Amino acid sequence: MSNDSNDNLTPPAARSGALANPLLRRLEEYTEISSEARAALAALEAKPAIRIPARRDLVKQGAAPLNVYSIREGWACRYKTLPDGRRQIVDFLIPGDLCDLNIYILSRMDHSIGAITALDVVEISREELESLVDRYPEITRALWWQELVSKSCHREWIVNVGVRSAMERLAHLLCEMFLRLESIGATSGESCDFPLTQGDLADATGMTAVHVNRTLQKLREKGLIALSDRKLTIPNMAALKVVGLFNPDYLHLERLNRHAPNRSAGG
Amino acid sequence: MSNDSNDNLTPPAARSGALANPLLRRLEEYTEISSEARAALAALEAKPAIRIPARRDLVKQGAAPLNVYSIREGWACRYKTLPDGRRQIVDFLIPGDLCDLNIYILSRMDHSIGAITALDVVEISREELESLVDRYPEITRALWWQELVSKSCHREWIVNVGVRSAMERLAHLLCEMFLRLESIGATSGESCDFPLTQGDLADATGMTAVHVNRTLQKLREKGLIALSDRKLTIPNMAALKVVGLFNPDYLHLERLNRHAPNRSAGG
DNA sequence: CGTTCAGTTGACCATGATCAAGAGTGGTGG
DNA sequence: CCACCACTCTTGATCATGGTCAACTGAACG
Repeated sequence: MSNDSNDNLTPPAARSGALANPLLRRLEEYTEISSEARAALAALEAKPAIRIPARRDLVKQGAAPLNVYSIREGWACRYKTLPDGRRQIVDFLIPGDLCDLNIYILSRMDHSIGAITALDVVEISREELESLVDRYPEITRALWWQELVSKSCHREWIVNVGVRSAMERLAHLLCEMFLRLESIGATSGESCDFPLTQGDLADATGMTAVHVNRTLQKLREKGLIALSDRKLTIPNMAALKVVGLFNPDYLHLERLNRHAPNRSAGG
Repeated sequence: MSNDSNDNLTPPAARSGALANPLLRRLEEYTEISSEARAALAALEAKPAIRIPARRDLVKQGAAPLNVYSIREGWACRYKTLPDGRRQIVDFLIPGDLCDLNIYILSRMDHSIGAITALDVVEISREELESLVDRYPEITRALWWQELVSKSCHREWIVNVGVRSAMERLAHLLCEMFLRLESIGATSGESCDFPLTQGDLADATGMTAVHVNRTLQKLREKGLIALSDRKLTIPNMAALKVVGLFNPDYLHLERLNRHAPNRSAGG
């Protein structure tokens, strides 16, 4: 049954139905989850979501982490700021991402988490998480996996800002985000919602917004992307990967590829 | 363990004795380790070390990870290379560091680990590690901690190459390495062994070796560092921190500071 | 309606890259 | 022992990538 509604005010999750429980869905990429554990996770996600307005901080650098948040809908970013105001985004968070297991060990957050769009998040207390982890070793394993994959992404970001040129950086970031969105079913064909401003892209790639603007234009001229009105289209992913020197290994989606239903060809 | 001499070829560990079991020492920064667990870890480290020549790869990108290595002596680095040969170092590894828990989850290494100096490493098989983790939850907790701290370092490196200037980058990196060395007892006063070449520093900071050379000269002129013959001295750490916009929070050494004074039995 | 924010464009400039060459050192083999 | 090589550090000259500053547009919004 196809349940498309035509208004574009409905959140993607409600439209597709694929993201009903993005955290569970994500963890299942990594390991087999028993039905008991699945029920426990479903109970968590059944809690009423908290809505965070766009551009608001969800967690502030320096604060003591109290809760873990599961992002059910919307985009967020991890970022750090220098005393003089310079800002570096170190990661983007999309539905199914968890922030922040640091709660377990760190007394203070060493970075902030900010909402890009409005967010629906589920707050998970330390106790709830501990109870889950104690009872279901497969959940522990899946959380480990997610942490290590996210660490692998951090490494690739170091490479991105460290040695790649401006065009390579942007191409690489666009490839990464598109594949990550695809893995949670948040793309349709060659397109996806893309709420990042040029300023966000600048802070994530270590460039200025002006230069992001000019570089995006070059990518457009080459026919590699279409990006406007918060909508990204990548008509030729293979070509964009070449430009961005993009190798998807670091995303460790291999399990995903095994589990995910086949997509039709095209691109 | 009977290597004793006054020549300066003898590794620091043998000279000071402080690094007899760097892995155990490191994990004890994070959590209380029971005497049984301590004995098990000591047994691991009692295994004969494997010596890796300087500038040799310990683990190669693309390979299936089979073992975890505990670095007992020497410096190594994690790095990634692009197809055209550009190289980015994403982390340095010093005694007490473990590489690589990726063994648990990742089918292929997404980066290489290379020896900077000659290394003494202890190879830990998957089975040995699993047995440790199964029997001693405090070891699991300590490994978690170490992973999350190392992830936090990755984030700071993204900031470093993303928004800091050349001088800030180098100052920051020197601060980080000095504090990490200090935390394992590998400094003496304001000085420490520092085996990185200017080329290594370039690959770690996203600069060229030429520019590293010129920037180091400026740091020397300002009296902030002395660096020659693989020996680093930081006569005024506070000033160097200011130049590098260095805030040590991300290293999460707070437990170290808390435990260090009242460390009783052992030591 | 005025304000704010995102995107765009132009002119100019600085940081750091590139290219090239030489000096000092240590290791190796004839 | 010396000749040779490889590697690291250093310096100079030149140049390009991308930053800075500034102004303008259009859309969203209270």
